[in-house]
Amino acid sequence: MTAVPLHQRIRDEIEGLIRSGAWAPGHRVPFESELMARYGCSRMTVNKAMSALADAGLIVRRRRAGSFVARPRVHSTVLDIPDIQAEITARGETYAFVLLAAERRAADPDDGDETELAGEGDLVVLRGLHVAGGRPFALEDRLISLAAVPEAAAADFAAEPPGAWLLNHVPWTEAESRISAVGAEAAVAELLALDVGTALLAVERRTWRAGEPVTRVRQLFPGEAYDLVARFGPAR
Amino acid sequence: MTAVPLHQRIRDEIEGLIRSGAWAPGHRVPFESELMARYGCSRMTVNKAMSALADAGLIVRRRRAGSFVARPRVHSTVLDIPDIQAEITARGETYAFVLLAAERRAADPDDGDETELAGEGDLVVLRGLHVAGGRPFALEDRLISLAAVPEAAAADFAAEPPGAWLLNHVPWTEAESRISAVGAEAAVAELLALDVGTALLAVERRTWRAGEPVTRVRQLFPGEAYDLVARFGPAR
DNA sequence: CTCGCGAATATGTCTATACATATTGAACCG
DNA sequence: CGGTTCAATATGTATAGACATATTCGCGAG
Repeated sequence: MTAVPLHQRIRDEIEGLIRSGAWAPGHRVPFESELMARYGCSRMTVNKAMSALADAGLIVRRRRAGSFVARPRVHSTVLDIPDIQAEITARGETYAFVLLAAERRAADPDDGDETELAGEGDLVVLRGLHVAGGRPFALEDRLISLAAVPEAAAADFAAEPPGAWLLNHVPWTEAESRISAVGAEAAVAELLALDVGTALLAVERRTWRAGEPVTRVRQLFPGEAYDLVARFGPAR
Repeated sequence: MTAVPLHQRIRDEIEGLIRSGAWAPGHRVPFESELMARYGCSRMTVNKAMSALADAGLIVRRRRAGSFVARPRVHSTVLDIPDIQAEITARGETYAFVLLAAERRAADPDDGDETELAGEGDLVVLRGLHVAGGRPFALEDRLISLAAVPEAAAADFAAEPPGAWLLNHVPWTEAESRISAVGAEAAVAELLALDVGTALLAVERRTWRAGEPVTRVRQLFPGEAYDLVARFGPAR
């Protein structure tokens, strides 16, 4: 009935343990010999599962040392929607994050989006400004689900911008991005030091871990000053 | 010296034949038994190479029938920069493409971008308007390299929009996209029936086949009317 | 204490073999 | 002639064994 090949069952079980966060980045995956014993199969079968996980970038394998859960790469390989701080410092400009507002509250029951994100818990609601070389670079509005990330209640987002903080604390996520263009409204224009109506690139990103919503962020970039770049091509 | 594992060499050679276009979509890849003979190795080794190609989506395998070069999927798996026509008809709106200008000419020698694209040949230069439900949806300026796609000289882009035509004639490409936001200039605003200065989403995409530039396109979408969506997540 | 060397070990590659399974094409029968 | 059955075939999965190679650990020499 099942007809799921063993090597794929092994692969799926390990993948589940990683994606759920049960095995955090850096955690040592059992040796092939241990998995052979656990599943009662030959090494080639285990090896096929582990090689597939390595190809998919979920684990890193090192001879003699063993296999380890990979840490999520900052750039999702494909679309450079990055850690803004890393991007700016890579250009050689100074970076600063100004936290404009931070609060903890329950989800607005009239906002289906917020209630879905919050689940059973509260939300952390943040607004901040990314500053590059002394000039406003992007305005960010973020919601974080405390049900998914309880540690966020105690984090100091003035010291470490929320994007970077999340990357370091919440391993491995699925993400969906929506990209559009909007004209700057008065309040936004003032914060970004632009004229009202200037074209802005609007990026809205939601991420999940193991199917559970983690965060939603809206970022506004001065359109002419910033390009998103996406590349597809021969991998490897 | 080489130290390239045999299964990977097999994989790379076949991948090269596919990406270069030598083996077009639908072409039958040699049977495992044939590849065993050609490379003088065991079936498991060939199988590893072929399974990897199948996982990567480059080939499709069918028992008893053999393995075949896959046809490129319209959506590049990751970033939905789509065939605009498919997108609009999927929404249930009528679609039309209005060809505003078409010419064949040599690359402007002062434009490094154009000369690189053109290579040794001429360019096809197109401007057209995508229309959804009777209203302007996107403005498209496109260059096609005749060196890479000589058939483009005879194509009727009024009958079939260039994006769709290229997808059907030029298999498997690498691509790079740049996304930004701009304000509508007067000429563009008129074509799209918008006010001057309205925020537009600007998508510039370049594609290559086997390292050779094929086309460059700039598309302008009314920002508020259109979202680009990118998804990353558990594959499969 | 440090450096270098060798042994232990986990993964990487490959072979030869076996049986399972989906699909096709052809033979066969109503 | 249409439909069913059946055997041939190519891939899918799995095994047990072998040797290669990178890396680490510990030991011993300086």
